[in-house]
Amino acid sequence: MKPSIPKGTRDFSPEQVYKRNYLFDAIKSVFIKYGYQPIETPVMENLSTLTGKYGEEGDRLLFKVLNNGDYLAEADTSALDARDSRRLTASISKRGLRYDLTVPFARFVVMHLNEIPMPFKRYQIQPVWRGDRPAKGRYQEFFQCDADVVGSESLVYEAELVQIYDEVFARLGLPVTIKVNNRKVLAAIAEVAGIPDQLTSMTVAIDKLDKIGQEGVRKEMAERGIPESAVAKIEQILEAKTLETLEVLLAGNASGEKGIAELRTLFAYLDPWASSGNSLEFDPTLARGLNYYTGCIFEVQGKAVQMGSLGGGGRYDNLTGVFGLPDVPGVGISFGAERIYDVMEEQGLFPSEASDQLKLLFAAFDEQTHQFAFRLLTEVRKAGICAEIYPDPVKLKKQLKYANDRSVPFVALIGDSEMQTGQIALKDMVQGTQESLTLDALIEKMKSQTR
RNA sequence: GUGAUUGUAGCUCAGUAGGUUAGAGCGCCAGAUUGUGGCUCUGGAGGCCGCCGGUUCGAGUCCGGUCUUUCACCCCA
Repeated sequence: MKPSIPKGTRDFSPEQVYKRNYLFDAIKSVFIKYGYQPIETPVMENLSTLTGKYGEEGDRLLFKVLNNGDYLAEADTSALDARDSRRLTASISKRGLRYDLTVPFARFVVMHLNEIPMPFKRYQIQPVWRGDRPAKGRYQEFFQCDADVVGSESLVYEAELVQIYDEVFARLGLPVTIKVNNRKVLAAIAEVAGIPDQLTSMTVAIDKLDKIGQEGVRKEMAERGIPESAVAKIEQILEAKTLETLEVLLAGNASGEKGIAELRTLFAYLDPWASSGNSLEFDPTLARGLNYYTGCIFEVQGKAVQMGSLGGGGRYDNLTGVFGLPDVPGVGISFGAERIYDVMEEQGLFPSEASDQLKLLFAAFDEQTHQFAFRLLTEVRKAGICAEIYPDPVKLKKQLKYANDRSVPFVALIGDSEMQTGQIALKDMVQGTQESLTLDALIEKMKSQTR
């Protein structure tokens, strides 16, 4: 049989894993620095935890896990006869793969309410699964990197989450623009335009501005049944470039005033904005599709890239309500790690540390020197140096070729004269030069090599 | 889920209007070079032409299905 892997999944080579770890570690260390604690949740959740949380589209994209054992014995036969897949699913599948990290987090908070401090700051870096059609940069299995705070309405968290974005992307050497808006402002716009019930349609349309342009948004809103007069009003308001302008346009609207006040507070926390290369921007056209956001919303856009958003997030009032715990507010952000990886790869932003750390390979000429070399290797490893020995004392050409393939920067050549004198022949694989030195000197030299 | 698109050696790709034994470059292996990798030269291995079926005397080539890839929509990270 010919081996294959499921659609939308990937194997990762050592080179890729080094780079992915570099990226995850950068994100993780900033999360930790800001006081966020790690949690992990199962790849499988009960289907009842997942269904209905992501809308109709989301339910369709959920991976369901078939029950163990004789699952047909429990099957809803009337649904089976009627070929009603949706109804049948409930009787043959009780578990599903997690679709994101936010819903499992909400479940976690409710289940462990008495064990966790409040406010609870958590980060989580784990894979999630979606049965979406794969495309470039979009997979059925991918990692999410989330940080959320629950149990506080303080805007200080919005401020620090923005700083986390800033610090991570600065560390990665990838200049970005962090866009900020507020869902209450969008709600106010819908109210002022006279279409409070069509807030979702409006935001979904506005969200596509980057992609389809102003004319496209106008058309989309019309198609979604928003009257022409309202569309005109919305466009006029979205022209606002500053909070001051917006304030005038939304004057007298309670929701608008609240939203603008929140944005003011956020920007006050972040003043002065002292970033090395990243921008912070108020953008009234930032909408974010997800419906559960209720306050500030964020989105990160690469400056030099035509790749959509590299991260997003926002505040939600009622994350845990569906699990029976009302009025727990939260705010969180997510890094689009797979996309960030692609951008960094394209721009060659991964440093050389994000690679194989093997520094030294021992190559011996015969059985006797091979054993001697192994003892030297043991000493070198004791000193904390990443090293290995070629498994057999075969011809040197073969051993050096292996060193080359592994990109080992140094090879220690161990023959009779080395064994007798204790002077080790050390070959620099980059320069092609060779020198003779004692074990201690060799260890010192290896320690000083950063690669 | 809708409409397209891709699949030939490990990789990137040729393959002419259906016609013997399917090619190239790179990579790989061996030797030139018994204690020296990369460069060079010489030789070699490696393909159910994605899979299943159909048309045909004959299919890598045409048709249908299926899986996969990529793209646009939908949605989203």
